[in-house]
Amino acid sequence: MDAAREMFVAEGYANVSMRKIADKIGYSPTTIYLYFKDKSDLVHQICEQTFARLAQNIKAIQQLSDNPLEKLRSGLREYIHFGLKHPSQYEIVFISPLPINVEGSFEDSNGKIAFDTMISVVGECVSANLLKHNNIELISQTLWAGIHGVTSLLIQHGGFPFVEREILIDSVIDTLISGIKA
Amino acid sequence: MDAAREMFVAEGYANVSMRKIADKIGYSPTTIYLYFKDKSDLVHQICEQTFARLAQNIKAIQQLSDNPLEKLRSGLREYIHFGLKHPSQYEIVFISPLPINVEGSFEDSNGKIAFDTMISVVGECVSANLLKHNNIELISQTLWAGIHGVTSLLIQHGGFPFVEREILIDSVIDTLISGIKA
DNA sequence: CAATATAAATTAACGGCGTTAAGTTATATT
DNA sequence: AATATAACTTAACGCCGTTAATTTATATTG
Repeated sequence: MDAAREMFVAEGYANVSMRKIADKIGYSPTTIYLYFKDKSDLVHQICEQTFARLAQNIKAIQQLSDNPLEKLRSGLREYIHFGLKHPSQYEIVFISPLPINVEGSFEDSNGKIAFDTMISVVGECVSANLLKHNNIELISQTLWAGIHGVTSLLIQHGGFPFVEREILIDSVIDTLISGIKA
Repeated sequence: MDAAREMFVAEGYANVSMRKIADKIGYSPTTIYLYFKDKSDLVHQICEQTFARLAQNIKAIQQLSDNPLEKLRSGLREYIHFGLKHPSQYEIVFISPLPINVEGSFEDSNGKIAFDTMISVVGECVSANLLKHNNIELISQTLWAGIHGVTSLLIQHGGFPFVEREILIDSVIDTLISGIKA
């Protein structure tokens, strides 16, 4: 998994074959199939490792504040930055066409848990009457769309003449929060 | 191109091979290479066709109103709905990892033109002093992130228990516009 | 220690893929 | 009818994910 993760990060999912991974670890390709059902399974397990950390990170960072809106903001920031720091895994879990994500794909994954963690604080904001309305699911998914958008755009379209990264990220977060605030 | 487009739409980019396309049109696989440099070129040209229409659609729809904010809103809506109506092409142009998008990938493509068309109206909003600030590029890219987020999420994660489609789309657009308004 | 059971890894192969080089068939031009 | 050009195909290369059958290494016994 370490070797595979390194290669995915360095060369992107599509350019890493089972044969190359086997080569790198000094085993024959078929050996990998003794430990992972198939390529999708291997990738899936790597991502689970990674996104378990995302959930932790978000939880930790949110506890640094007690203003619900500030918690929300820092959670959104962490999500985006985590995605940009682990572009291969983010791509696999959130961007790539489903063939990669096997059945039960996203539901009951650590990706989902990370998402749930991040948006749990939306409930707090609603309780504190800080938002325009109180449809927690709708607000959460709206926020998710926004932060997923900027994350995937920055990962996938590095060539695009984007405004400075951090400024764009802040702008998205500011716009979203200002858009849902009461 | 017609056959290939149909197959991409029906089975997704990854599951369509040059051999299958050749089969469908009753030619040998190599014949395709007489008309297209490679698979990426074929796909690229199909997408150019499609996104030329998106630019037209946005322009047409925006002309139905003369309130700049309403123009903006209808352009955003059209972008999202177009993406959902042509998920394969949207995926190829905006979602898929770069290997598919050859060099010069997104810049100087009809995808870029569609984007430019959609956000040209941001300038009008700024001129009319309708927005919080006047950094046109920043606002445009922020909006793009938002609408790309919801579009790609809905395309890629059909299984996710999303709130009703149109409601989520409206929520994203409302949040974005309300977030940038003065 | 030798015999055997089990675990770990490999070899060989299948069918698929994108793509290229060389050759063939069909159509147009003289 | 002869030739030039366009359209298309055959055969192959080197990849890919994956499986079945087999071998090698390690542990467990008597």
